[in-house]
Amino acid sequence: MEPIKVLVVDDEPNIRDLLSTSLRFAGFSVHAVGNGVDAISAAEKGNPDIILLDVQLPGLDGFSITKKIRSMGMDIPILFLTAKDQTENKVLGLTVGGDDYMTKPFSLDEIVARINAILRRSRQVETEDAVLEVGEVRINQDAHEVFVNGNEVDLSPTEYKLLRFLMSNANRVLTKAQILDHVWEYDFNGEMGIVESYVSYIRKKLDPLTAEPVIQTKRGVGYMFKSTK
Amino acid sequence: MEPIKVLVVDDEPNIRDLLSTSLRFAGFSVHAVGNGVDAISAAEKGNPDIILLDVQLPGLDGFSITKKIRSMGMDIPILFLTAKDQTENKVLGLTVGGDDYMTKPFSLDEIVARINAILRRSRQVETEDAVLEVGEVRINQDAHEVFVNGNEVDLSPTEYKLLRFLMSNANRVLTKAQILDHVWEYDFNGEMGIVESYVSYIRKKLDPLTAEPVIQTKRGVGYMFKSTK
DNA sequence: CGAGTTGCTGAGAGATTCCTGATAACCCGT
DNA sequence: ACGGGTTATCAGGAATCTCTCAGCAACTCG
Repeated sequence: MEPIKVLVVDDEPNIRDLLSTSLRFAGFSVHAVGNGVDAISAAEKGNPDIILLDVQLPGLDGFSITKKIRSMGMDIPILFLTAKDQTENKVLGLTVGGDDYMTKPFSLDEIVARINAILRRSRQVETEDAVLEVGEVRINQDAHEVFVNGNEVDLSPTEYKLLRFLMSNANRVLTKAQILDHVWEYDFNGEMGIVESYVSYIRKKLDPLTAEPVIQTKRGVGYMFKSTK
Repeated sequence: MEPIKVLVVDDEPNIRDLLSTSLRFAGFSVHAVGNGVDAISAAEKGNPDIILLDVQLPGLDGFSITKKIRSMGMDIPILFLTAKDQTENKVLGLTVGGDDYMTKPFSLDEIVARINAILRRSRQVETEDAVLEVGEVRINQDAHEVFVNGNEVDLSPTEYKLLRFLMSNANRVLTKAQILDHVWEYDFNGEMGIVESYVSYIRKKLDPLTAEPVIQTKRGVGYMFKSTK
């Protein structure tokens, strides 16, 4: 099975490295470039399955790059990255087909989830299943729905992202630092106590519906989502 | 099952790419050309199921292309594209048989809907069903009628398009950007708040007739049409 | 056992997101 | 030109979410 190829286009080296590292770790084959010209030639030669494209680039901007790539007859889905301020509206009109966009700063886990969602829809390549089921808990990633033994549970966006991250790493201990780095936005500079808070929120909502607690505390280390089987 | 073949004829590269990408994503096999001569030879050789034809073309115009194609004995339905300010009478003389026309700028979802409607009438190929039914809501796409548990509901054109888009992506969360880019005309440059407004309009009309709300808000993500089954 | 450390959770301030009524501009057919 | 329906914007307020903090509980280890 061929790995899924992702082309990352961003002029900030920090973001580029951040994305490259996490996406490789998530199992993708990554090629990262820093400007529009390289992006176009990389798209042409590398034939990626999806492109992560920063809209605000010096020189050739995201809009021109998109036009150019489309005009080459390549139907590669694009996940646009944009700052949350007013420039957000510039993205409007770009998401055709299965495209989508995300605002900076993003969370790394969310990036992976969105990539998989896009690939699932355009289904050019086989990717992860939309349903993530571990033990008594089931997540439908297309609908953002969470079920515990058949009962739907309503989670806030952050609660949902945290649960998804824990479940996709089930039976593996995750440190609070790891959780913070993957679930929260990369510029978050708060305390790790927030992870404790959100684990508490999730437990309060899920545990009344399960036979045994789903999230285990590994004291001094971190947390682990435990599958009972 | 063979994909349905669409021939796109437009001299503006942007529109050509926009249509190509969207229609391919919608499952069509697309061939795009930029002038009348290429259009005729492509129609002859490619044997498309339907042609999207811009009326205002430099050189050989839409009228001549249509005459030529018809004179070759090809009974291909044509969806004409025309600027809104252009006298629509010109086009009216062209639409024979199952033909139809749309004004630019159009919405991407509407283009797909029109193509399916034309193919449905010409019956040359099997296409989507005219009736779209999800949960308690049923849409007759040929008549543009909406029924909720048997009661007809009167929707404005935009309300109808939005509902159709949500329903054809039932049980999948759609971001406001995706909704705006598919339902509104491609040159719309307003705010995303308009999606909220129209969701509100639809809810006010549909919810009194349903057992539970049909459109769910996924806070921080977007909207989803929920089927109760 | 006792002290220190680590984790849990309720309360609450502040921020964000969403809903909806009001309104103006627009289009279209009469 | 008029009137009705439609589209798009805006602002106030409601609902929800985020994050922090503080006190308490639970655990560890000397």
